[in-house]
Amino acid sequence: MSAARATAAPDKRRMILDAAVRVFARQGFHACRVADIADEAGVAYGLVYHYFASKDEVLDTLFLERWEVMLRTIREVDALQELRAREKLQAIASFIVDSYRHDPDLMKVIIVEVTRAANSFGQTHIAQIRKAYELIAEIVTAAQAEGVFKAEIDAHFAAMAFYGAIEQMLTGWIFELLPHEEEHYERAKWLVVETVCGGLETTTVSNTLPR
Amino acid sequence: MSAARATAAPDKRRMILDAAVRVFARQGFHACRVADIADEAGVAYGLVYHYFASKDEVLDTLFLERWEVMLRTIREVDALQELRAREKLQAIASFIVDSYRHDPDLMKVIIVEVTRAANSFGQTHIAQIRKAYELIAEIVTAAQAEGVFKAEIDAHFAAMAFYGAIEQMLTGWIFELLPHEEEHYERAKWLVVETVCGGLETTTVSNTLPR
Amino acid sequence: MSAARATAAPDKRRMILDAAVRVFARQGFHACRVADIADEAGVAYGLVYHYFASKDEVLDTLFLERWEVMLRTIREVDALQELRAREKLQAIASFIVDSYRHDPDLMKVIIVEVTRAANSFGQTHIAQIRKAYELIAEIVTAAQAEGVFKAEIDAHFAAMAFYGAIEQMLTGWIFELLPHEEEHYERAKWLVVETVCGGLETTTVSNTLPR
Amino acid sequence: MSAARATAAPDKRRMILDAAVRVFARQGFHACRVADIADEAGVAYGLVYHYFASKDEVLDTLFLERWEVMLRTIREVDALQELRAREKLQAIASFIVDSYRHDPDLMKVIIVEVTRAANSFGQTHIAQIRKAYELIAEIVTAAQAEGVFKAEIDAHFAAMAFYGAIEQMLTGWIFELLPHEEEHYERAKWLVVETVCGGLETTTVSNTLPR
DNA sequence: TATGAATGAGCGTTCATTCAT
DNA sequence: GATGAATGAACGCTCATTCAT
Repeated sequence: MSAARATAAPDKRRMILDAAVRVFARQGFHACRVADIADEAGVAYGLVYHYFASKDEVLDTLFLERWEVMLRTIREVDALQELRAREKLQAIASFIVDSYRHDPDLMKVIIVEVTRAANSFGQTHIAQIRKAYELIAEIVTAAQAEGVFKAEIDAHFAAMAFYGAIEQMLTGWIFELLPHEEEHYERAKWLVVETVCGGLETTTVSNTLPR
Repeated sequence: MSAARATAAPDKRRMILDAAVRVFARQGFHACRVADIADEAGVAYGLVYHYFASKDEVLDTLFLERWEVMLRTIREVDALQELRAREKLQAIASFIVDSYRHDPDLMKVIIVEVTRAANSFGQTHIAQIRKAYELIAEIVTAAQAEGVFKAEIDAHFAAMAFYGAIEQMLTGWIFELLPHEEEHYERAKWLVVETVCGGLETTTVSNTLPR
Repeated sequence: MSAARATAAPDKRRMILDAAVRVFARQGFHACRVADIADEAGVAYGLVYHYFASKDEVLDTLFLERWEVMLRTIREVDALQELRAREKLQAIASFIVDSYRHDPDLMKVIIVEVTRAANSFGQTHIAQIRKAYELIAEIVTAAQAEGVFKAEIDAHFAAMAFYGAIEQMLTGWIFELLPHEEEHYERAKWLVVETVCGGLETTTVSNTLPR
Repeated sequence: MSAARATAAPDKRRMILDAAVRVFARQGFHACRVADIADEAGVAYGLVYHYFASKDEVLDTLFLERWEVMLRTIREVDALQELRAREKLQAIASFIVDSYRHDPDLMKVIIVEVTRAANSFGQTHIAQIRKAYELIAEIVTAAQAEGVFKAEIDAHFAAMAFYGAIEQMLTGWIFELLPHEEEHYERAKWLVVETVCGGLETTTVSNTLPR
């Protein structure tokens, strides 16, 4: 997602996807026209339909591309056996916040148009979205089995609370409800984990505040 | 929201609003047509435009009506001086979860179509939405001043995390990702507060598990 | 189809259908735009879609309206027991030719866009079209049973030949391949029956030439 | 039309034309895309435009190729002085039916998409089409001059009736309204001539039923 | 000759909104 | 207040055609 965008070859398909991110973020999926995407990408109208079957498919592609990275990352983090539960959640929070920091438009689009769109796209990609929640829930379950997290808190609810806290943070930035200077991103990562894990853990094991 | 609906007179304006909730929840704001609302309400097409200037205004009205209740409730809770911070947050979480339990369609519409619509409606009502976050943040700030909540956690971020955790719970129900039998609602209220406050508090003061 | 078009009331639905006949006849179904129909009818674009679900449905309606009259007429003719087979076929040929004479555009549309359109509309209305052929075939079959028509000619093939001869006559007029002064219409009716029945009948029973 | 297709070299132009026949027959000229033709032919999209100036030209070519054969055949038949009128018409009917039997798709395309397309293609090729009718009419006229056919039947109308009867037979096969086992083709040829000529002739000179 | 990416005009359809009754 | 016919701008999608390679 991040690498090699400076290539000389003008991959028109990629250009369309990147343009779509900007346009969707700026105007919203419903409010923008396919012509806006084409214009933003600097390509002819019809080329969008050469590469994608529909406007929907453009958004689908963006979501699936990115969500795949998300799931892979969570799985990789979960596989690191040397990490404690809190550290795993820390890594996940960190990845999500950094994703936003790196490409706020893309994350805005995914959250606003897919993850939280209970009708339309949310329903379409519900299976993928669910996977992420379940991977997080598994981390919680494992920690509960080890006695590190309180057993009486349902893992699925805990996973939702954790993910919801992070996503709301991003939403705060998206809506300009929270300040987004560089320093806040790092604090936000710490805060979410400190807050949520603090409530989940059986013993108080606070992190040290960053910076 | 609940009062005075038992009147004999068929308040057509009310019927339209109630129908709109159902239609927006079922199909989504963008996907439904004004005709769908009229049909659902059992009134003539044009009557919608007699009472509301536009389709947007129908949603605006629903949001503002409900959000007003939300803000009033938070203010009332905050005014109860005998309550500790955790209890105040508990009361707010309880109110939001009960709102969903009482009228899931309405909450779905408000969350999915307004609160999270970063473009269009979200922008329009951003000021109202912000008020809720700020009222919650004030509770956190006060608790920090008293030394009950950790001072190093930014109150605004904490408020977002708290609200986000609750909203994600509702989203879980809306998406059918979480079970919604009666018992879960009470556990969810407790869980959110236990989790988030657990991380915010300086001393561990756990609630007793409900039921 | 013929009566009461001079009514004062401007039945917009009827106006659209009548306009569509003219436009379809002039430009062809595929080549014309919905806007052309609306313009020709002097109504707003959207009104076409108020009354009809699609451009297709406009043509469907025209065909079904007219074909219904056709089938009814054939049935009525067939029910007249005092008529001999030749006279029944004469009456049917007469009706079809008069239909063209009365509203050439409508018949052109039905023949060119439906009756002879093996793909698209022809397939859609094949059942209706088949009925007409079968009703004619029944007349032939009955005549064969009576010994008036040759038994060795398959009734269905005979019916097709009869109908085909008439339709080709209309096609000749449509394409401007045949002269269409008033007198020719009457001669054409006679000719088709004389020709086809002449070949079908066991005994030569020629009609007298009209005019 | 049939000759020299066994060449080893894959004449791409020919492949495109043959593929077009299949695609036009299956989907109809308007409903198919140029891409469908290229796919069916197994050649690259752009190659269609290398050999033909437009989609229209592909159909034009198919029609003209085939119609040329038709006209030549009719002329040849007409030139055979030893044949009587009925035998000439018999030969023509036979040729048309055999054409359908040999390549139903091609005949379907020519009849449905050109011969009967009163607007667009019909208009373009009207002159060619007219020639066929006139050649047939000449046979009738000659027979009338000899006193074999009734003089009071206009030759042009008779030609249309004759041709229409045959074409409707093909239409019956195309629409699956008539059975098309092998035996029916021969009977159909006989039937059309028996029927139409039977009505045209001054004396009853019936053929013997085939098979 | 052969390929298929690129172009963009065109059209069917939708639907919020208006308005006469 | 209440009705639903009437309006027309807007937009997604199609697809014939062009063109660089």
